Amino acid sequence: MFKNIEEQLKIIKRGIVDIVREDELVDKLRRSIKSNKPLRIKLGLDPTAPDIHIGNAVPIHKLRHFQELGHTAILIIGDYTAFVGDPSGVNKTRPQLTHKEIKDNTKTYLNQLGKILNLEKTEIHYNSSWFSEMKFTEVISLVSKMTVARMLERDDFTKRYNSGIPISLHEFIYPLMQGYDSIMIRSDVEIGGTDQTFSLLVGRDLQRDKNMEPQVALTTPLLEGTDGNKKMSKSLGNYIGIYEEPKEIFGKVMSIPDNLMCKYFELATDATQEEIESHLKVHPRQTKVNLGKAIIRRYHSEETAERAAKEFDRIFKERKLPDDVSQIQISSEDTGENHKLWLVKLLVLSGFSSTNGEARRLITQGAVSIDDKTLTDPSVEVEIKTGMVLKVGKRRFAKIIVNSTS
RNA sequence: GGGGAGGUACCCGAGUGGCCAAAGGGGACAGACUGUAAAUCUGUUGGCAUAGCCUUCGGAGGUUCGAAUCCUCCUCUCCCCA
Repeated sequence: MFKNIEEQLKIIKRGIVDIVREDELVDKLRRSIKSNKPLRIKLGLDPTAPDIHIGNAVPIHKLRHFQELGHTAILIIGDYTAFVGDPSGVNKTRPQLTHKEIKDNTKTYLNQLGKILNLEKTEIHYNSSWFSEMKFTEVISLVSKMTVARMLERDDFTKRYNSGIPISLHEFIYPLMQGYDSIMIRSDVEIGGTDQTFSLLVGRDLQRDKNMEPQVALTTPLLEGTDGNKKMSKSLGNYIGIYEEPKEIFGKVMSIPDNLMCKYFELATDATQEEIESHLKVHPRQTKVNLGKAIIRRYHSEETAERAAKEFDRIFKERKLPDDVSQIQISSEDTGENHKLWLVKLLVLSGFSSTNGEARRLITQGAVSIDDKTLTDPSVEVEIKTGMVLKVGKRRFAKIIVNSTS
């Protein structure tokens, strides 16, 4: 039923950073094969942002690999830990979320997770189901398992502490909560990004303390965002969401620095090592095009990937209009009798600019054109006609529709 | 509990009575160029129908012709001592 150990290890070890400890994993796999019992593989996700992006999808894909190997994928939705806010890798306290935000995020998460995992075969737990029942004495007993010195050993805390950035007490509790999850679901393996290493190891300690066999900690690399140097994250705005429009994904991929292409291939596509190597041999622009397509293919279809690539060429190489220009309604009330509108006002009304000043700036900078004619005079009034195409910058287009009000 | 240092625009950070709508960097946006929403270079980056006016420097008051800068109180953070 299960593949042999070598084959399983080959798949498990692709694209990961570290296994603590590999001998324990081998042992667990051996026993699993012998007793024909799947391993319990844990991945915790805090619904802190409404979207899954290709960076935090890396460990999810790893979980999928285990699922494909016949093991039990276990998702912990950290609806309770999201309250606490994971301090890992951040340099300031995360804002605490409200119940509603967490609930909404959870919903979109599950939707999006279905793109990667087979949810029917996935065990899903909400950690609120145990934490909300917990007594204060139990909290104390959990907290007593950790020392301040060990917490402060962590690089992210040390940095924050040394540079005088506040660390709130509740942030210390986070790794313990994550570890407690491992006890509750009796995980054999836990997957996480390298920034999770500490928490994963705490899980081992806590399980051992409960006389359970400690979980194996499996860490995946962190993917840099589109800016090329910071970890991909929603809050930095350097992410590529798996649920984004294909053309949006494509554009964002095209904007990553060249030297990141290899890593993206490895972590964000299904390409094999040989395929990656051959991709890297062609012209860098073509490599990036292939990368963009490969990423889209993973979440959408082959066809949409092709279309997104073509569309990109049309807009940015040939400087033509995209095939579906979004429409913007302008009420005839705004245009008045003569059907004319101050250009600045038009930009604000159509949402391309939030203030008149910004609109004025865009116009003087030569960013604004109507039906391919660039307009640089901010005081100009333009006649508004249905069907005319307003372009702002290189990538923002809108077709104007005049709404007559009676 | 005692003492000290701080809170500046989207972020970091200079500024310690007028020359401050506030240096510098990052980010963002725009233009040129190109292999792309890469890289590089240049410009813009509080609001306002725009030589001018209005609102910003944790909050509330006060001193002054004039305050981000001085004073008082409040509030939050950091450091040292206990």
